[in-house]
Amino acid sequence: MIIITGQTATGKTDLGLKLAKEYNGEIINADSRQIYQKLNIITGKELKKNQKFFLWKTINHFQIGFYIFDSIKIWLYDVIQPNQYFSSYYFTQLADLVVNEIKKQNKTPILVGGTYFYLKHFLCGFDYRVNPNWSLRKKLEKLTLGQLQKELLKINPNVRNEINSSDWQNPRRLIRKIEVFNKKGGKINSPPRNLKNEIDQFIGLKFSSKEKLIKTIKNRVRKRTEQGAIEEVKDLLKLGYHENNFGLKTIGYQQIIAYLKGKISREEAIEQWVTKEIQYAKRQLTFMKKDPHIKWKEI
RNA sequence: GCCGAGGUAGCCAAGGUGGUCACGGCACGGGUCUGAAAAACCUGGGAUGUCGGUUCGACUCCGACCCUCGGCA
Repeated sequence: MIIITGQTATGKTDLGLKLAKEYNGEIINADSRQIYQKLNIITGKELKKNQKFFLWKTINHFQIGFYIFDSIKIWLYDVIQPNQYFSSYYFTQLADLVVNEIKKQNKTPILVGGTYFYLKHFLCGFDYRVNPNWSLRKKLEKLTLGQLQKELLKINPNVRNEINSSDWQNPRRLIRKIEVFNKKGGKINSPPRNLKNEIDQFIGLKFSSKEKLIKTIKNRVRKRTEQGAIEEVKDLLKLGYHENNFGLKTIGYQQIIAYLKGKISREEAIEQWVTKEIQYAKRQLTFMKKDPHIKWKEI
């Protein structure tokens, strides 16, 4: 198994295609945004343009299949609708299915994507198994930070020992903790999981300098704008999708929606889009560099 | 040239009867990370146009100069 991760805009997919040819491989998308249908230009699904989607199987509302580009299969694009929930847990499930299918054919699975959060869970699993409880989340979202902290302490007085000061002030993380400890019967342990030994190559791509990163991202945003990024967003809104949908909580879409609503100018939207991408690339690296298994390549 | 308004960090921007050298936001640096992750958070550093005057003390008052914006010519 090969894994390619790293900063956005470093050419992960290109490297994936190259290695796929070299090792008789098939690519599995590990990008949380490309999982969504209809998010094409802004998430950079250039390769699938005009390509046919081959449906392999449908599980619940997940549509699992692949595109073929340059005779290489790319799996896990377009799995769900932009307004549907997805998570690292589902990713792990789907990736397992596809990895096994690829192995069955004596081919090499190549996971490609910058969502390290997904890869981490895919490789190391979860300690416990608690589904999202949306009605609970909705209720908790109305509470203030202090109320959430109190609520969590009520359920688990020792929680301060297992949560850092950053997460302690993060409503979303607190809600998740409450959700986990609130479950009747407590947490259910998940079976241990460690796929690290199955990795033949774990490659991380990063920019050799900040300047290069900025330049590349600026070019990419300009290109995507020329390819019709704004039209893509207009079409999504026309179809009834909303800025709060899971899939649209994405860099590029948020800024263009603000422009279309008249909150900012077109130029401001593009500028902010670039800035957010640069910040994102930085956060990716901060997260990934803690993983000692990744072998870094500068571009 | 005249009249008016104004010059506070890279950008936007608050303030006060002169007194712990100044609120925020964005950007920038660093970080968090077990089911929303291209998400959601935590944290750090940086400023009073220039020159002079008044005063124990000025970003705040006075003067000159420079610059910006609006109006008149």
